[in-house]
Amino acid sequence: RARRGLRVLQHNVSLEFRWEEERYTDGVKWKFLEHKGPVFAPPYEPLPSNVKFYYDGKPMKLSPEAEEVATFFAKMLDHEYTTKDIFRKNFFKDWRKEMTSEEKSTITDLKKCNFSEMSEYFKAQSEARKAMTKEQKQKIKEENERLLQEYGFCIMDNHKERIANFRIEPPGLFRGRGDHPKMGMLKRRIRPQDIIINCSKDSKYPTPPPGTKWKEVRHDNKVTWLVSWTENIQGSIKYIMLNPSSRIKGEKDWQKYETARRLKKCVDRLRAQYREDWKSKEMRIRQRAVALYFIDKLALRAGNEKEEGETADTVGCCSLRVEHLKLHPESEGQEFVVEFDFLGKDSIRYYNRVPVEKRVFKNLQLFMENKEPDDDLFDRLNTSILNKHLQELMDGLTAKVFRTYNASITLQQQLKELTNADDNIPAKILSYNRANRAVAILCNHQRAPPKTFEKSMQNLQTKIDAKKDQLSDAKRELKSAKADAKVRRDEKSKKAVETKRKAVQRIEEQLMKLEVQATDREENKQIALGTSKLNYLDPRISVAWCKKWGVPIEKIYNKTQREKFAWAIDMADEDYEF
DNA sequence: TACTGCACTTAGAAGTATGGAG
DNA sequence: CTCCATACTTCTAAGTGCAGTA
Repeated sequence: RARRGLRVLQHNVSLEFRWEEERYTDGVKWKFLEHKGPVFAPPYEPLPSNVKFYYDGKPMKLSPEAEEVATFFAKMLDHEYTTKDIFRKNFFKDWRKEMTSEEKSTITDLKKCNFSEMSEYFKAQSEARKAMTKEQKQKIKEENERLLQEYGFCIMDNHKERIANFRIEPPGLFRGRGDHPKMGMLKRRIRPQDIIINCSKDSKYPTPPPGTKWKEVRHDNKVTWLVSWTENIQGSIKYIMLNPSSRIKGEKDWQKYETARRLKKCVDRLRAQYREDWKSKEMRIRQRAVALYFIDKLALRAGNEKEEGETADTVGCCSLRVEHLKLHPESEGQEFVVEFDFLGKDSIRYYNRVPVEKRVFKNLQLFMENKEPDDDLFDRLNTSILNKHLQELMDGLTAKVFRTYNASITLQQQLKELTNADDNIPAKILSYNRANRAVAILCNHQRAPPKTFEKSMQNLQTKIDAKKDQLSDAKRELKSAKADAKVRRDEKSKKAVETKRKAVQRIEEQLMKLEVQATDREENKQIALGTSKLNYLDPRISVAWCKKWGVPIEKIYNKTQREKFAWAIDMADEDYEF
């Protein structure tokens, strides 16, 4: 069997009919799995002796262990993290654990530590890397490619599949998002004896580096991961899994959208049901119904409970607290306005003012009565209760399915509404991006405005102005050419008019393209389109739209995305309906 | 029923490659 | 050809949800 695996590796079997292959039942994910194991982070290279660390103004040679951790901090010196108290405190505490007893007794105050020589050294190194010759860069590229070819693929059943993350995360300082209580802690180096390998019994097992052993080799075909280890910050498990282009991820993705489409068929019934439930005599049912309304209408996340003090304080729907909502019986001419203001996943702020139905508003008043700001809004509800209820309403239904459903249906509707048949392709793509943007806004997918945003907008405006000047020049030239032709009435001047006319036309097109680009960019300033495109939008909607309007799929999906959505590109024709 | 561990999806930031303008 | 903004890729944190256990 192992030999057979190898043969597949060499021949790279055709993927043509993979979506039609039979599926396994009862949780079996594969029958054969062979891989080479992970690639470890490169070992620490001590600093050259001329690069010094100073404590209290005096140079100090650190032990390799302490020095390595110091370099992690030095590399982040320009980052805001290193100014934060919690980050500094956590870092210093963990750094001290790596010090020798002498170092520990000398280095007692982070403020007296001077990492600037180290920092300069790393900056110089990165400059040097940029300045390398083509040949040197090519060599590195080839080495990376070799590593990818050796470790970046596995055999799962009859296919050679790309692995998503075959490199083990290198050691460093933990960078939590938002106000994370553990930011700055030392993320320790992962060694072979920390690693669990998962592969099939009849495969050729990966070999640990010379002189080391794996923690365990197991053969669990009810899971999809190849390698796992336990991370030391939260104590959670990390995995090496397959690329999104793989059969196992693709099928799962497809299944996700099929579940969302089943929700489409019964969503009216469910909506009617939760509206009824707003009137229930039971508090738990009213809470469940209002929460579901938010999840449906506002595409909120479920909101699992989190361990206090272990992570940043963020919430989702079921974990909303009284302090996260303000009720306005009347505001800006609208009745029953709810103002949401809370931090969601990744500590991204959710701010929204929404008019709701009177019954919802009255219920919210009731839920908030006699509560402190930090009390739960839905005190009789959690995600497990909600999901159990959803499961009864539809097989496979959970809170997150609503996000998928509402995102995909919104894209489909917006595309219908925004696409103009007689637009040219750039304008059609703008419409697509606008539809995509509507979804990103619904799902609250934000990004930090690019650091160079203002400048790049200005640059674009300059270009537009220049193009306008160019256009008026061209028009003037056309006019005089016409006048000239009228007088002369010869072939040569007629031709000149045609040339000028073409020039005007070309410049007009260029100008329009630039203006479209400016609009698109401005509207996109703080909005991230990628997340919804990758995780929430049924790709078959986009494929069908491309086919219908003759837009090349490459304009919508880049290479990686086309690989991930190969199943959809294969499957959907132009009349596909979500 | 609550709790916890595990597996897997979703997320924005950071790092790197690329291609178009000058 | 070079430079720089943009596009793409990688990274890994932070969610969801389920199953097993007490």
